[in-house]
Amino acid sequence: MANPIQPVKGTTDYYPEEMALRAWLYGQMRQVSEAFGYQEYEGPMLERLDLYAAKSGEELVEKQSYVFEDRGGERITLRPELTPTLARMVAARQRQMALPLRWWSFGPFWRYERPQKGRTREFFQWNIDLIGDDSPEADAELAAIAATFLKNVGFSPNETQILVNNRALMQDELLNLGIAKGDLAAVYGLIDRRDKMTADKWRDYGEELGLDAPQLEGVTALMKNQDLWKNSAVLPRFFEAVDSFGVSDYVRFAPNIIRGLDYYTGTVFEAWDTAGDFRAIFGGGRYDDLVNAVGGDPVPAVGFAVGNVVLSLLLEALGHRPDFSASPAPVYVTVFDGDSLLPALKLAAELRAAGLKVTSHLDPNDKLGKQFTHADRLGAKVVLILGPDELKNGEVAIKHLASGDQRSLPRSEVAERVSKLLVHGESK
RNA sequence: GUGGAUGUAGCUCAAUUGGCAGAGCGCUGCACUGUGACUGCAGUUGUUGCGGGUUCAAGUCCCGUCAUCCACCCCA
Repeated sequence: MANPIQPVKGTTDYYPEEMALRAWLYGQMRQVSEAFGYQEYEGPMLERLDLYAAKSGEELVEKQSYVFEDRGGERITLRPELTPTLARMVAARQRQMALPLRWWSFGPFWRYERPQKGRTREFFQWNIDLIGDDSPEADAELAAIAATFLKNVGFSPNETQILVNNRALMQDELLNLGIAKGDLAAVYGLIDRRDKMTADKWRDYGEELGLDAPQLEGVTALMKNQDLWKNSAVLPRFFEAVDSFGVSDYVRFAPNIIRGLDYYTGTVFEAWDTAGDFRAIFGGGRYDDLVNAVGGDPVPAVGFAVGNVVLSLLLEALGHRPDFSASPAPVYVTVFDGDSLLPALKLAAELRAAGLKVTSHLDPNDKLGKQFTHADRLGAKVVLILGPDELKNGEVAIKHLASGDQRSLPRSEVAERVSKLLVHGESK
């Protein structure tokens, strides 16, 4: 091919097979969301840069957002995440809506960063949030939704785990170690990076942040303390509720989970593949200050976001990707010659009217063999032939590809016979 | 933004110290002019990412560039 125009870096072309996976994921997300009583919504893809300036975190806003000036001079960004949009939408109508709100969404997002495994510049996210309830049970409901989703798409508790921590808990524990309140964000970063560097390097990094040896020991001890959640005001209730939701095998405490975004205030969680071969599948948590930050009255909220990229890679890697090779239409109507083209189109129309999915071959110059090859490659189950003999007798030849079984039936019986073949396969 | 690797047929890849660009799959045709999937036979597939340099000779060495992948940063 001569100089094809390159796609934009980091974008994904969804050919039908990939589109089928994305659509399937969307369907799974819808199913779980609706099972828990959540309503679908959508915000604009374009937002003012100011919306993110307050709370999203410097890196995300300054370096990873697509920003441009529109013709009116407004600084516009392609949305890098949905939560601030959600907060804005809630703030705009919070007096007229009955809290709590249970909302979900699935749509495209953009972040300007170097593409790599599990990270693209354009991607899709499922966002689901519970707004207006500050209880640990609300946190647990979101964890239960996440766990149910993992289960429904085929991941076992051995393959994926939802790791939970609480920022308020960690803040208290860190303050007890004598760490200054102003250093908390940096220490969160330190905790977040423990898995990414060697023990020595991590220690050096901690010293650079100004922690002394006892404090580093203390932080290390916190991160190993699997019983730390008992010190939390909310996590014991959270885990009790998770147990009642029936998903405790997917959810466990992890004191090293802290999350990067600035707006999280309480319980935070991430889902990981237990083998550790991929990035986090999703992340979320409680953000009780955000609606207030974008101009509304304070409303507590909790939610999480799932990207389609890591999820798709992990489904593939663990063999849970469904087979989407099924035919676009299970019935294929061949065309014998120029004279039978219009009757063949009419036959296909009759079958569609009877509720079948039917592909018509349109070129009467193609040999039957070629048409069969094409039908087979598309994954058609049944091929129909309307040749001179059939036309003369008012019949249609019906061939079931898997068995090779073929017979001719009166035209009036074709729809019923084909329907039966599609349901029962080879049975007569 | 930083660092590393890789670009050869539609796809997956091979090509010895620089020495005739290949294989499998696919695709086309025939056996089988009213029938796919299976089998056999025959055929087909190239700006070696792009541009320059070294050399008698470059897929191979050197420089530049573009693209992709991987890691860091950050994060879904």
